[in-house]
Amino acid sequence: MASNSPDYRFTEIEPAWQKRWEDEKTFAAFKGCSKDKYYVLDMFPYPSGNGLHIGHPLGYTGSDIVARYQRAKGKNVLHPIGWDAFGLPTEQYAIKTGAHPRKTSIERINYFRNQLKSLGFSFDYDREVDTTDPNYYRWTQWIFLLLFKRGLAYVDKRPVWWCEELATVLANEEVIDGHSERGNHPVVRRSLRQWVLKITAYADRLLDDLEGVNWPASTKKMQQEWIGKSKGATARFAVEGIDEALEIYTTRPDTLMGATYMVVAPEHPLVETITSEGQQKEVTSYVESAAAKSDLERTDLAKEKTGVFSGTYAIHPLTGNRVPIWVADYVLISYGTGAIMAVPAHDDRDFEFAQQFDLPIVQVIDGPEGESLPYTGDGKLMNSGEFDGLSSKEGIARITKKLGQSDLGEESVQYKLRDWLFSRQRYWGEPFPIAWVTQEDYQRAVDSGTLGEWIPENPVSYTDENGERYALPVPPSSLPLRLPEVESYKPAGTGESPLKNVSDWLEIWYNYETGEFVPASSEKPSGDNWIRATRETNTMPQWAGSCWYYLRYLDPDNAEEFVSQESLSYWEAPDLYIGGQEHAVLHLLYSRFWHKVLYDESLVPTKEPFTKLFHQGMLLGEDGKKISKSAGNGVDPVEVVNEYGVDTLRLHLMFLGPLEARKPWNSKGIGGINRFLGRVWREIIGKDGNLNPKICDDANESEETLSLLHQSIQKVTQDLDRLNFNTAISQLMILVNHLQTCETVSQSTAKCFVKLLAPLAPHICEELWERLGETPSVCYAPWPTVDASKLDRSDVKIVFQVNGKFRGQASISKIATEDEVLALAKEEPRVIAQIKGKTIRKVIFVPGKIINLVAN
RNA sequence: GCCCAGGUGGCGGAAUCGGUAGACGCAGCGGACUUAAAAUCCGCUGUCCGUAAGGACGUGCGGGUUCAAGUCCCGCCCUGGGCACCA
Repeated sequence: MASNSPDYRFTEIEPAWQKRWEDEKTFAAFKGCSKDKYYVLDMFPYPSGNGLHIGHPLGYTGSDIVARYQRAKGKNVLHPIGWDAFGLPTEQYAIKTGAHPRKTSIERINYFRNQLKSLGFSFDYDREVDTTDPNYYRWTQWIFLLLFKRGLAYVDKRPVWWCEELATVLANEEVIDGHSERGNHPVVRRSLRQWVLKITAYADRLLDDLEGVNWPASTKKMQQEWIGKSKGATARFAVEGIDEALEIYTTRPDTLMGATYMVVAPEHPLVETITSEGQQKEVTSYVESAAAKSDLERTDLAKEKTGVFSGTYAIHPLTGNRVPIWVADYVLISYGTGAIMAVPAHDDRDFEFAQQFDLPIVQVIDGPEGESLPYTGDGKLMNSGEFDGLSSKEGIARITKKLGQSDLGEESVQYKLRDWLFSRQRYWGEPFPIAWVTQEDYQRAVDSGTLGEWIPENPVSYTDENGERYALPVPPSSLPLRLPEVESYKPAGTGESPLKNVSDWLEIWYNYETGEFVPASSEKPSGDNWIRATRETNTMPQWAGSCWYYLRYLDPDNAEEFVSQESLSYWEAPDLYIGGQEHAVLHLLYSRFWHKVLYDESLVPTKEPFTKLFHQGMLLGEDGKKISKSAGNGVDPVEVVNEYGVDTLRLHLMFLGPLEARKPWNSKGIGGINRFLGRVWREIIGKDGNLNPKICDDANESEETLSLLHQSIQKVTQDLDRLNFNTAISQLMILVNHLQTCETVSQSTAKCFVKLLAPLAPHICEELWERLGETPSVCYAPWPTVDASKLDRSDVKIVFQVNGKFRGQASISKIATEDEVLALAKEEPRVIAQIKGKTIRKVIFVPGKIINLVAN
């Protein structure tokens, strides 16, 4: 007991119970336990300097209620928390102040942890993970090496999104409308050497396996669209005057006969070749101006299409007609083949372009009556010679086949998904466990056999001003490869990270067998395994650590393996994952990709990491607008706790509306929740601080009370299963409102009520549970079960309707027949008034619910 | 432009299978207790007509199906989210 106060003093109760939970390790998941498991996971936070905002307790309360509910249902619950602590804000702070980001991270983590503890979440703090801890990122690096050896990591010099403000490149997914997702800074295209992960190799599996997961439909859809699989055909058009064919991709081979011109992207490798002498000047200046345009100008602002004629013609593969080839930036180099056949009659973009440049438009699909061109739907083929009259579907098959017969094309599948740009030019991220060496040294290291299976089939290499360099994996046993100390956290200014300036770490004598290294400036150590090497200056993006953290929780202290197979076979994957929808594509897609690689290595037992996913909705400010510093509409959870207590905050957050809904904060309603808890308290604790005298052992409860109690057990159980916390709370309010009107309440009813409320408002319930004479913690008290015999009352309420409108009601035995109910209805004055002078044409009787008299 | 989710009192929201629309809470009004206030408790509270009993209307708008529609169907409007030259 935290106090023997007669009043509800949350300021005493809450810290006391939090301390007891901590001392007794109430929420530690059991090891080697035979009980069924339940793993409920939150998206782990980035420990920012500002501490918790009100959005954190929203989702975390939802998962905490589930965790506590599942414990009461007898499950061995794993409910962990950790820190996604690599990240730009910490690094920007380091640049500004010179404070080491690891030191800053640890301070911020301590601050966050204390705040979370003061909110009473039932996390197992013994299993914390911290992505910046070398004992953690060693395994992030190790998983990278798995990808590397499987040929899923490669280096490429490619045009990438460069953000000047952040001094780093960003992945496609991190760029929104030409601006960085974080900080909203402008980005530009730059060609830089980058690490790339071959996520496209998993495109089909990432798509197909979505079918088996229990996720919000909209999130599945977003991933499907991001992967963007389409089926169609490639076709090769001969080009007049040159040997090479121009290959295009189309999803509508049925419209092939309507192709009246071709378009290649300005970056297409054949642009120079196909440009005629006369068009040289025009094409060159167009290509240059296209390159100078930002992507914003090329897409969003491109209301008017632009392009130039190359001066050359392609030959239509079926008709032999001459088809002009244009260069235009509405065709993207990065998708399909970077070239298209243009069918203006049946494609909006081609239609617009054709009109603008006065190119011919030939209709080849007969659309429904009244459809004008461009018509992009299906229909019967026309103006298509031998294919006339076919449906689009048949046309696609027949024309693709025809192309295949003369080897001019074939079926093809394309994806919008691109490979994942995996390197950043920053300090505060995992170093790549890679040594760049000469071809000769690479071969020597490979031939030595010391790296065993960790060598990819095809070496990863690139060429720079110093010649060709080969990527040698560091020996996995030598991990972690730690971040070196640096003098300045500022980027090198060359598009490279601050690591570029740490020459003693960067340029080294390197032992390929042990991973040991010494600065290249010092003498080469003796022994055959020492070679000259250069470190990778890029670091991994923040997503890396969050790709697999849910696995490390199962076995966080394991120094031998990333997680033991024993732990995996017991805990498998999270049963429930709660987090914001802003990660619908990024984190969730990357994580699924890594999980599948681990699955292919037989290192995890499931194909998918997150079988059930739930998004908590965004909490808006009281003004109904997004919470932001500039709007000044934020809510400080700590202030709320000081004024009303944790239990009130929890209930209030859950009572605002459905967890998944976007909804405004309401500072007025919180008083009502606080009053509810006060009523609960007074129902059980009397004015003298002892048990309320109305609670007695042998209280003979009315049928009404017992029925309501069991209805409430049923309703709350169902609602917690479905995460409908708002209606669970309202049912408990109904119950306590009723108990208040009873002269006596039995011990068992009071205890049952406390158990039902405990997952939602744990501190007050622990206190009441103990004062009701129960030990130990209410967290492990078995969840109440419904007694069906108490559920139904013998009488039910029947509603009378005349012509579908409510005209009164009566209580009657639930087994009453239609005739009995009808007789009763006909006695009701309101019914009599309505059927007066009319004939009853029909009677609809729904037993236990309504009787409806149709009269006119 | 396309796709998805949503629109219910003064406010947040409830209505699980088509069966009393507005549970529960906030705010508001009236009352009890109190010297007074706070706290607590009780009652009222969708709109309109009516002293009342009761009646009419009512879930974004317009149609439809049904004995019965917030719920199902068709067509619009608005809000939020996603995608956006992906051929």
